[in-house]
Amino acid sequence: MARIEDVAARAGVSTATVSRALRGLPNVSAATRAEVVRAARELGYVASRSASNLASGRTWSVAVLAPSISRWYFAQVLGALEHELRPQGYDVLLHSLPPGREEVFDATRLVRRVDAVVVLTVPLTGAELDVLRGLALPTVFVGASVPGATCVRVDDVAVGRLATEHLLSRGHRRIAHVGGDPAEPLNFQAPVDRRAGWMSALRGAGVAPRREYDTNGSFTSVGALAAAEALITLDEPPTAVFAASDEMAFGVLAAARRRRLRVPHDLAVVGVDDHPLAVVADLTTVAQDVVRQGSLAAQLVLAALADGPAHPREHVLVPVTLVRRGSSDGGVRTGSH
Amino acid sequence: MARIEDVAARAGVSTATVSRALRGLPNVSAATRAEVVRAARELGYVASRSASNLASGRTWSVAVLAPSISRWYFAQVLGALEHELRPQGYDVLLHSLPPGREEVFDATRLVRRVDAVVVLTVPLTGAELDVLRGLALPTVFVGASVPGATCVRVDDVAVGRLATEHLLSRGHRRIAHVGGDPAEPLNFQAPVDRRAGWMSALRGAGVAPRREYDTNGSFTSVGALAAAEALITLDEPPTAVFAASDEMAFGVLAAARRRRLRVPHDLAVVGVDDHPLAVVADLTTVAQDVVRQGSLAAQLVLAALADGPAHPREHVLVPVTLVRRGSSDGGVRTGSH
DNA sequence: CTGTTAGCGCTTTCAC
DNA sequence: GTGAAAGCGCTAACAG
Repeated sequence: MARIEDVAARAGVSTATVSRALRGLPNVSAATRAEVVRAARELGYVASRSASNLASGRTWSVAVLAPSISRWYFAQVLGALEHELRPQGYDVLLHSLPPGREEVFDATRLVRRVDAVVVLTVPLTGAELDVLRGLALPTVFVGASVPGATCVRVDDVAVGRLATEHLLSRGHRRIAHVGGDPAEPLNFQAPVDRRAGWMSALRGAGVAPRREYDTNGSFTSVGALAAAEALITLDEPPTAVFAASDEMAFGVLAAARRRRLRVPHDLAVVGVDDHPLAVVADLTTVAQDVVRQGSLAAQLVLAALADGPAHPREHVLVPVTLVRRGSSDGGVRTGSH
Repeated sequence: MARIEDVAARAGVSTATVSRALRGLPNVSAATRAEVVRAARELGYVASRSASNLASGRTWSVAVLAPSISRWYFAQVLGALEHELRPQGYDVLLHSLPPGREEVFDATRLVRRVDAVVVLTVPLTGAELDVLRGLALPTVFVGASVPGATCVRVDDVAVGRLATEHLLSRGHRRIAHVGGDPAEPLNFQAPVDRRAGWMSALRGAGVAPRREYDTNGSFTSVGALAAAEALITLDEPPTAVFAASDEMAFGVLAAARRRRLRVPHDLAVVGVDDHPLAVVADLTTVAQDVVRQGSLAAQLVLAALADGPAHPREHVLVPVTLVRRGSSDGGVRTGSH
């Protein structure tokens, strides 16, 4: 493997010049740079990451913490982050925290290992967060609101409200909620907020949220299917369901199908995300631009990296939009209005 | 940030001993080791990755190349890989190749950067593969068959055959296929093989595969929906569809729903994967144990890393199983047999 | 604009 | 069982 010294020898310059030339730093004449680039190419030279890390203190990598990447949302954000960071020369280090993990996440593992951290819907305890803060690495949270930190997220209360108000506007009054597990790890705010939005919209319309309409789908389609079956068999079943994710909404649709309920006539359904299958399932949903959130987070990371420690914290709210489809609106194919 | 020297000073030993003690190497007395560990903990010492990389040549990281992680399959394998590799001390470097990428993937970027590479369903050109081979890094391919390399995959011809034979056994003769884009990048073998399995099963049953039944769903639900709508409106529409992925099967189910076809009575559907939504959609599918493939790949990587360059190549075929559900079999809720 | 020279913080022979 | 010392391959002052 060629070393910088070999390139220097071949180009007839010093290693310092090679380093400058190859990294595009100023103070290198065009001719010299061309010569160095040629020599490097001829030798197939690639700088050793560890050596330059060690010498410069920059690792050119960013850690992404996520609770399981198997859910569509996380995979999507992760992809967007990577597509934004890699062209800028950063590697993405995946760090998924097993759900229901026993061990404490030890942020010190990241020290001198990455230049920045992106945390997706932080399933971290307060103590873990403190350690992370202690590292003084640029950190961006996606999908969570952490006081004093840079965050990219949607307003989840608004999400719940938007979905529910839409159902109210279609004349529904018996609107159920299928959400996340209330016993989730700390700081997992989205489900709580979406539920709050549901309640707030109902109350705003003078409808009292019923306890038996407030169910837990564990953020999985199977969980939501079970929750929906229970709802459907109530003495007074809901006429509409707000599911806090599209994946759960698919479970609700499946339950309706099994019970031979017509959607949206017998049961209207609204989800959250605009999952790729939502259009195919003709599911009304509150779309959150997931890729945009990932890209924004990446840009904030890059900005913080460029500005140094004095970089101001920001809190970016990405707008959401209601995408009306047949599951709540009637429509050419499924509708009955 | 504490350095090894600080720990050495505090423990009253040399840096060499600290290094040995902390890495669990032999030739350190129990007492010394305990003392070192204590000093390290007290100082919050974590070894600098770059420094130890530089000194030892090991990076303790593994690159995972994947074509977009937004598809369920990739996210799943990636998750499994990480869960297996991290406990062994390896970091996972994500390297997703944008679909339809223009640039050539330059494997030399991995040199001195990672200890091993895992390639998911290799969308690499021959030249790219050659460079990768030239790196002489332990490499494992998942979901692809690369001559002379270590591979973990399912027998995709068998997958197609299994699905199709199941439909034949249910009495179907007009069985369509919704697959991947034939113009996909090189080496993306799975769709080709699944299609071959479909044809082979048909021929084995004395049924001639019809050209108009062989369609392209681009491995997306929307693509499959369109393909299925075209199939349904044929003069002589199929009575069953084999979709080469569950995501595509969902598109087919949606098309059936839109056209008010009853599943499986008017149209039977079989997918591939056993996606979490498959059970909810009551979709018959050829299950491939994706997590298992990821874990196996990780174990092969670890074995190769342990054995050194002399490690033998292996080719592991993970078995698949048909999971019968209502979309092809009738059944309590959706059936009509 | 370019070269010289110290390190960056570890690991690893080789002695002891 | 432990220590001394020589690097690993690069970057970053500082001269010139």
